[in-house]
Parts: sequence; C-alpha cells; structure tokens
Amino acid sequence: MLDKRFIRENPQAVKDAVAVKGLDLDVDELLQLDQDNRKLQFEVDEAQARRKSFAKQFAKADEARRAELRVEHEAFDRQLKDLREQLARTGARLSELMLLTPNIPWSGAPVGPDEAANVVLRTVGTLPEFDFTPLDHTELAEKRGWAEFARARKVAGERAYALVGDLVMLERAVHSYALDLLRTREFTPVAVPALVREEPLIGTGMLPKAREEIYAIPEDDLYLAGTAEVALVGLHAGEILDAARLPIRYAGISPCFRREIGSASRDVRGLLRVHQFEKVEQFVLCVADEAESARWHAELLATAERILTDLGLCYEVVECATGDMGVGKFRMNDINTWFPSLGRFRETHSCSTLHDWQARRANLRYRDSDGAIRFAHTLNNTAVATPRLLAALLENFQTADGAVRIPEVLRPYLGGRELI
RNA sequence: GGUGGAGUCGCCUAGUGGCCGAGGGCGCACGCCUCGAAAGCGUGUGAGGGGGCAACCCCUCCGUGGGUUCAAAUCCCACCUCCACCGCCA
Repeated sequence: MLDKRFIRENPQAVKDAVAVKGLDLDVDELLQLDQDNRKLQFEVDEAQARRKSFAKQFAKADEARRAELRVEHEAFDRQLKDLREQLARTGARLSELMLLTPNIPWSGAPVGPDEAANVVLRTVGTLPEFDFTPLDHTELAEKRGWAEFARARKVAGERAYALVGDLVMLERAVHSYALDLLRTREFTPVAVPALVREEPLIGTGMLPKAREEIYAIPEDDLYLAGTAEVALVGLHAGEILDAARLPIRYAGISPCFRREIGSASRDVRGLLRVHQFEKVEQFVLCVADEAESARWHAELLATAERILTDLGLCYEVVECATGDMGVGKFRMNDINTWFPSLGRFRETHSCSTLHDWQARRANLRYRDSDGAIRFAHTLNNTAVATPRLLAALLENFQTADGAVRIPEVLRPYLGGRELI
C-alpha cells in the first residue's frame, strides 16, 4: 500500500508503476475517490459536531423543548445517516483500490513485462561435469527409495510426495545448517503458524491479489500460508515498536502451501513444484531508511549466496524486472540454482525489499529517536526451501553408482557421512 | 465441545446512559528546588483523519463489527482474545 498523500502528490509515479508492473488499476479513479472521500469526511465531521451539540442541548432541555428538538433532529439525522452511508461506500471502494496500489519499483529495476526482462547479475560456481549419464532427481530418488510419489498421490493428489529415509535426514540437515548459520548472524529462529487468518495475508500483500494461489479453509475462516513471511509480518502488525528494537531479524521456519493454480500441469513430475514444502526464511524489519534497507537487502542476498556456495552449488543472481517482481516489491533478486537434468538454472531463492509498502498494510510502525512514528521497512529472502533444494543436491552431487556426495557443511548434521 | 469470568490511554486501575476522549497511580519528559542527586512540588505525556497561512480548531477510536437511543466506555447482538473449571485429545 502507498501513502495517500504520496499518490495525490505523485500521481504520475503511481501510474508509471502500474504500467511497468503490468497491472490493471485506474489511478484517476482512485484520486477522484480520495477527493470525494475527504469531502464527505469533512461533511460528516461537521454534521457530527452539530449532532454532539444537539445532544448537549437535549440533556439540558425540559420535556417540551425536548419534543421540539426531537422534531428538529429528524431531518438532520436522516441527512447524517445518508452522509455516513455515502462515506462508507466511497471509503470501502477507496480501501479496495488502495490495497491494489503497487509499490514504486526502485530505479535500478529492469523495465519489462515478465521474467524475460530479468537481468543476470552474476553467475557463481562451476557447472558439474559427469563422466556418466546423470539421472534426474526423480529417477535417482526412486532408484534409492528416497521418495514415494505414486503412493503419496493416493493420499494427497497431484504434486504430492513423501520423502523417505536418507532424503528425510538430508532435508533436516539442510534446515539445521541454515538455521545455525542464521543464528550466527543474529537472526532469531521463529517457528510460526502456517495456518493463518485473512488479516496477515492482506497485511503482507498476498491478498487480495493472489487469492487463487492460497489454500482456504472456509469452515474456520483460515488459510494456509505460502511462506513464513505472512506470520512474521503478522506478529508485529498494528504495533508501534521502539526504534531501539530494530532491526528485528528472524529466521522463520514453517511448512508452506501453494495451490500452483497458475502453473497447472507444469513441472508435475518430481520435487520441483509441489503444493507443500518446508522453508527457512530470512526476515528483516528495519527503520524506514532506503540506505539501511538496501544494506539489509545486500546482506540477505549475500547470506543466501553463502549458503549455496557452502553447499557447492552453482547459481546465478538475477535482477528481477518490474513485471516479474510483484505488486508490493520495491526490489527483487532471484537466485537460480543449476539443475543438471534441466540443463538450466532454476529459482531456489527470492530476495525482496518491500520498502514500507507491507508495513503500511500491516500498520507496522516504530517510534524513531526523534519521536516521529514511521512505517518500517520489511525484507525477506529464502534461506533454504526444500524439497526443491534437495533435488538440486541430488542432481549435482550424484555419483556413477547412484550415491550422493554430501557437502561438507552438512556432514556434521548427518553423523559425518560423506555419501548417502 | 460445555460452563463461568474478563478485555479502558506504555503498565495498573476508576468509571452501569449526558458533567467521559475518559479520573487516579506507576512509568516517562520538562521545570522548580539542590553543589549535584534523591525526595518533594509543578507542568506535560495515545493513535488516526480532516480544516486553517498560522495560533489553533473539528471529527473518529474505551478488543472488533453491528444495533438501540436525541445521546453509548456504559444497554443489546455477533465475533475475536485472555483466564478458570469440566469434557475430549497429539
């Protein structure tokens, strides 16, 4: 969400953002509504003030005068009620549009309608070479009895999977390693609810835009969150934090649920695109200073790169284009990891600065040292998301006889094993 | 799932229809006092929106949303959260 005043004063900047992000939002309608709404608000305020003074007169009046007043009130009350209803209508429509206002992307973002416009910033690591025909992760996992697909799909339908045996242990190792690394960087681990209310989904910007992507449990008015970010922002929604508490750094862990409606029948095989997965998420909440949040963005990105480097995976860092970054993003860098079976890089991490867009929605503020109350900046990036990352490990580190070499940093979590 | 109780300004609390956007205490800030401090005394101390060049003024918010009323923190309804007990349960 944007500041209404900002929209009023910079309508063209908002229109440009709508255009480069490929959105459908009538900014002029929004401006008109805002104006109408303020006018109505003014009228209601005035009428309300009169009503108050009426009520005071009434309290002091005798019975005869009260009867008169009651008659005088009648028309006035109807008028006030009518004004209130109008205000409620324009207010509701205005909020609706406000929730659709995009963040203004940072000036360095490539302009383009979709990911084709993304720019690769750097490629790190060396591509694996095989002196045998490597298997894809699905074949390898099945061969080694590390995953159940057919049986899992009996239980949970398409895209379901069950990890088995050493792959389970590998998953836990990856998560433990990531959490330990983040703890050394003063990120507090938080195991958050995945089952959430509508409110934090609106607060983070997942709703109303991505409704079809989210599992709903209407019976209980709950949803399954697609990322720990939802709960992490939600934890502090509506608060006014003391600036001394910032930056808040969390390592969120949670199961994540995505309907993958927009990708129906894509990547249906294997572990690359699933409805339920496990993620360790880096999250930062800091003061509203672009230099400060830019530093955190760099750090979140660096940590993700450190993880991939530690694991020995080859990856590329991408500057995401305006049309790819999503409504609420200020800046987004994806990290794509090499998958031998695909012969290309595939997204494993996504680093985002939301500027104060998310904090405005979630009404998440802090009191600065100068006493001013400001909306915070929020940022997030994947640390590790499995099983997609497991698939990368299997494919990149497989041996001719179907074993998998374990990256050194994971060995302590696997009883020192070098191979599985 | 059931029964009972509760949710007021950072914290504790007063307030059962108009004198309440709201009193008191704590905390905090400033001032006086003091060589300095403590104590004491005094003053101030929530958020959002709007109007005005400004001084300043108005409106909204007492968990949330509705309702009753000329008038709601106060009455009614629904929901949320917390506490206690019963039932069930990983």
